Amino acid sequence: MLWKNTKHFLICQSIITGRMMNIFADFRARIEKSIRELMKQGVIADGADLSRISVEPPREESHGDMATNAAMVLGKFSELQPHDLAGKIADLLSEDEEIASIDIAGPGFINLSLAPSVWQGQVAHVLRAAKAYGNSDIGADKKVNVEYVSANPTGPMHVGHARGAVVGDALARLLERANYQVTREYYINDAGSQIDTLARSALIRMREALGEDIGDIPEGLYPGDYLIVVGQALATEYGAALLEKPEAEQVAVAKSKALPMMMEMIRDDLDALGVRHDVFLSEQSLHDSGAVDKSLNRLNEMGLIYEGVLEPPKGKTPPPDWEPSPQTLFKSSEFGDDSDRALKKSDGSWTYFAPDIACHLDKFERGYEQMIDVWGADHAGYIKRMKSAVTAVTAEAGNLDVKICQMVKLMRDGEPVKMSKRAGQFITLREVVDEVGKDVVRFMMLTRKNDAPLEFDFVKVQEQSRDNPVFYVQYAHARIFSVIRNASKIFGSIRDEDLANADMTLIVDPAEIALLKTISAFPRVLESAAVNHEPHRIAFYLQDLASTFHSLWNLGKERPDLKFIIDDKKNVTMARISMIRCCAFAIASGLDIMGVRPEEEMR
RNA sequence: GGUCCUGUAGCUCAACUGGAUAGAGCAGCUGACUUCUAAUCAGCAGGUUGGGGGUUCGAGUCCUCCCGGGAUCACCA
Repeated sequence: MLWKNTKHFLICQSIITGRMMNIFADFRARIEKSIRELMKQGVIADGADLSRISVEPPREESHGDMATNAAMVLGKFSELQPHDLAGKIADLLSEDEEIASIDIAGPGFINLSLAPSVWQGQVAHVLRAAKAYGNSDIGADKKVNVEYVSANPTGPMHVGHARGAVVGDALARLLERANYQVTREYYINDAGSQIDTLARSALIRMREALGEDIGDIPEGLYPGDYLIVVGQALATEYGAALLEKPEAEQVAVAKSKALPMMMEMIRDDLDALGVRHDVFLSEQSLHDSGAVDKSLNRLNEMGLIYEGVLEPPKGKTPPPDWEPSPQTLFKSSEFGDDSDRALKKSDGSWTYFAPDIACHLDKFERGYEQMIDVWGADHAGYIKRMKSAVTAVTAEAGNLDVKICQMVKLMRDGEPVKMSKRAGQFITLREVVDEVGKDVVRFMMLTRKNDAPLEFDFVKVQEQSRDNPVFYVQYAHARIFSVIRNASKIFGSIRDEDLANADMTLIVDPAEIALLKTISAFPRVLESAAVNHEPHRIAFYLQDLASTFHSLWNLGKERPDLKFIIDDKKNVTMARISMIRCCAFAIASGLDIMGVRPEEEMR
């Protein structure tokens, strides 16, 4: 009983929030209806595969609003030639009043031009959905785990981490908007030798805090100033007595102090970017709980683990100290990897790979069949083994997608930013956010697809010009609010509720309809971005939408009859305000996915 | 040498994963400001998609071989 109500609620909500308003999906359904009719008539064979049918905006504007390859794809299920089959489909579709004209082109494309009423009608949907405009149901409430950042807790985050953080967070937001149940996860590498190094580095700083002259930080330890406070904390809490204890105990104590402090610092940095995780999974906990043993046992039962000796790496530069030694290996080569991979080092301790497998099995057992990891480009070489392991350990029920973030090149007015050569001195994430603001960082990190390198210019990203996509999109949004403010001065306050009553049949000019069309494309963009795990598509779309808007705004200079505000025509003004309000909602909705706050004023 | 990214207008990048005549911005010319903020816009020009071969109705996109750029390559994470 309860679930029925819940489901009913979800359906209502999906209508309220604008889900299922994807106009392309709508017309695809109409096309499929015609095809089923032709199946009944025996023109198309029963059981024809409809999955390869696409309904999309044609590249060429003169080809209409929508194009489908249906007749071409279904050619082999019919005795008719694709071109003739297209004619049959077109005949049925022509009964649809919302289709203004149908054209059959090339080898059998069916091009549809939609009636203005279709585009005018979109306004009501967008206004109702408001900032939820574009939401989709393709996720069907399925669980997805997105793991991102996962920086080693040995120091502050640098710019490279920022990209992964933004991409992961935007991807999570995007999937939520497509009705996936998303968990944001951070895997803490708190068990490796680098944590011992962290502890030793903190102990040096503790001596320093106790007044000892430590000189230069020894080679191999972390020299960064950020450890000074950790040393002070250790000194305050434990005093010199700690240094009398056996070394192993000192390290253990330092570790227990330094680790939480590092994680707190990282969380603060992420917070400055507006990035938060739901789950912090500790590698050490996977060892302690026996999860590592468990996942390895599982692979062992499958016969995928053996003791063996790996070939030296192929090529002309084998490591100088390479020597063959038997190790515990996973047969990842059976799952598409180039070689089998070591689970244990030659001394019998675990490699990092083993707990990584446990980590993903843990996610799977928590209900995430779909997992997405966002990694830096330097980890690209591990994709195959990790995917292999996930496939194996979940008996092919789990799926892992790995998004690789290429490097960020920091520039200042066209010149590369020089990094200090002193070890430990990077440009930190915090410095970048402090200088340009989180919204700018977030937007810029999404202006390139994740696997392409990205240039980030401190000067350009703060310019108020066409060159700067952040400004350009924000300005479009602010400009709309400016117009609404001006209109309010003439016609009295304008509330969103009032706009729903506007007479949209007054929107007829092709330039105006063009804006409505671009706005209407958003749900489709959102879906394709979600399906492909590519949040950057939202950024590109917003630039396109902003451009269409600015273009229409300027058209009002040449043709005053197309200005948004016509002093003596309230009906026309209200219709146009409704139209641009929808544009603002689409921008706000897209920016929300990127985690960027829309501006209502640009002073 | 292996693997993975990558190569598209002078420059920076798109192209909805196989669709029609490959699109934007910058830079370069030409034009529009007592503004619904010109912080913007319109127009012109710019191409053998690194190269060759293949798959099919159709290829920037898929397969293959070359050429160039980047990342990575037992026992570090």
